[in-house]
Amino acid sequence: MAPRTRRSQRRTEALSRERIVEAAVELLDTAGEGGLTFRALTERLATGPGAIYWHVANKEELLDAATDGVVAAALAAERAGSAGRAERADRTQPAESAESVQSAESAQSPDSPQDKIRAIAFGLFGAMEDHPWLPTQLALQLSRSPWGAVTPQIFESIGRQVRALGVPEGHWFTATSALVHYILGAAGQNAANNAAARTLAPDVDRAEFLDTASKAWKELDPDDYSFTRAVAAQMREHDDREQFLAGIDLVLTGITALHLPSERGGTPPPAT
Amino acid sequence: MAPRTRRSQRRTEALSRERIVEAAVELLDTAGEGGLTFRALTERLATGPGAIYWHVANKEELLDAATDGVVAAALAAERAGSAGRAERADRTQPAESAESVQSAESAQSPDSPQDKIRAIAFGLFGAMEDHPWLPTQLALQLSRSPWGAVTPQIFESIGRQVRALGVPEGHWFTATSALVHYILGAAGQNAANNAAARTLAPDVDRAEFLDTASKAWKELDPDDYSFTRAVAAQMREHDDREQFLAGIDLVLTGITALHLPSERGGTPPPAT
DNA sequence: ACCTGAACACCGTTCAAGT
DNA sequence: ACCTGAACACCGTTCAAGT
Repeated sequence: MAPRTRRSQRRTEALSRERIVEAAVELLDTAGEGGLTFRALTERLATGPGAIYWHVANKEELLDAATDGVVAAALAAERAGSAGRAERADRTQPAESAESVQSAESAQSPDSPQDKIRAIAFGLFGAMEDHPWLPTQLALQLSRSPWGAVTPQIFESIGRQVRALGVPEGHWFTATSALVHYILGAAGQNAANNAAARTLAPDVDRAEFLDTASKAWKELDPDDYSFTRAVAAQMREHDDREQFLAGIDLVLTGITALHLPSERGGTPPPAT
Repeated sequence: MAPRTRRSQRRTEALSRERIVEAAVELLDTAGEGGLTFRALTERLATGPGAIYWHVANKEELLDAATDGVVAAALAAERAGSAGRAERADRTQPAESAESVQSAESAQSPDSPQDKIRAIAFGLFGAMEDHPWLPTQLALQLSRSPWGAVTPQIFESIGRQVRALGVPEGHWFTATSALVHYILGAAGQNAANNAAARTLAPDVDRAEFLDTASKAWKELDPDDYSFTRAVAAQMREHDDREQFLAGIDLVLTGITALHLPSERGGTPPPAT
């Protein structure tokens, strides 16, 4: 069969930065990071490269815009709260996993700051699952301009909940940074796992992939990798979402300890 | 003056994979990620591209090897312990920062697992400072093969200390993953900051850069960025190393809570 | 103001040929 | 077994020219 030309002669809508970024995201999603070229883009948009350069400075800016857009959408969807869970109904929500490490207090109000932090994290987690190129591009953008468009958005979303948590002001920056770093690191690693699973064995399902990886771990050198070998079974058993949540709860527990100095007198926070 | 040709006619040593990777690291360090091209490499090594391809499959493998090497060196240096602190004497050590969040217990033995975890994290932290391209390449390699050569090394190093910490076996995987994610995320972000500071204003020092960034935060929209504005002062004041350590301690506190369920009976860990 | 498309400089990679 | 270097396919980007 002929190479399927995706609706080439659609010149109805005028070219715009929006349409270009949208096409870029589609291309990244379907063809991977290597699939986004100006030639592929011009074909898909039925124009010449010059037209694209009229709306976008260069490829870097295009990738940044794609990254920004996808992250903003994820944060906005989650900010809408338990109400507008549009076009994400399939996604399993936090779900109060049975295994989850409890952060001291027992009964929390249904939409506690903790829950909201989990929700935000899940939103990003899901976005990275939908767009496997996102973690890499996030990393690239961060190394280009760390306080560019994306980080402040995430930082602010998480920070507000940290504040609501009652963390002493002197620790806001530390606590929020720690959470954001964990979330970006964990979500990125996870998306990477998924991408690898898809690439290495597109036909094989997740469980089988984990099984293979687990077996590989068990065959590592006993001297050099005693711990990794010991933990191979756990890694086969683990569920990505539970694992991710458990990590968040771990950090949340640490943060909570900042203003609940247990019985013995902890160092009083240096109120700025 | 003429463009300085770095010792071009050195054909004494035979070409080898080692020498190629070494040259690649040097090129990355001095010329940045865009500076590593096969043409620059051939010039530096005084050969043709074919010679390089005899020792290395492609550019991806070359970058992976460079990343592996640098990470392995960092881990090895730290594994050597407080004894062999070779060629890193300038580096400030963990230093028991006064501000550091204490993880419950008061007096810890000089080389507790906590200290070792901090040392490993610092080693990676330092490697990313020396090699600004490392975080990006780490992210890229992770998204190519998450359980390739690098991650297991880091995972094993940290995991051993988690085990030594007395964490119940059922939580080894979770605790170690959380730490590794935080470390990679935080160190990466930090290196990104440094790279940005160097790029945007090579002549300006760190303090001035932080000051500028802080002022920019204070001018954000009060509605959209109330938290970020409130925290702008803290971010100007913050010291990278202290900040990084404080985050580690936060996670460590959360992990410690796993097996020190305080007074009230916490959920007993599901011993596998 | 917006778009066209040929042309340019540069890149990773290959391969027939040498030693 | 190891190296040479011309050649190839492809990429991001430019720019004179059109409407």
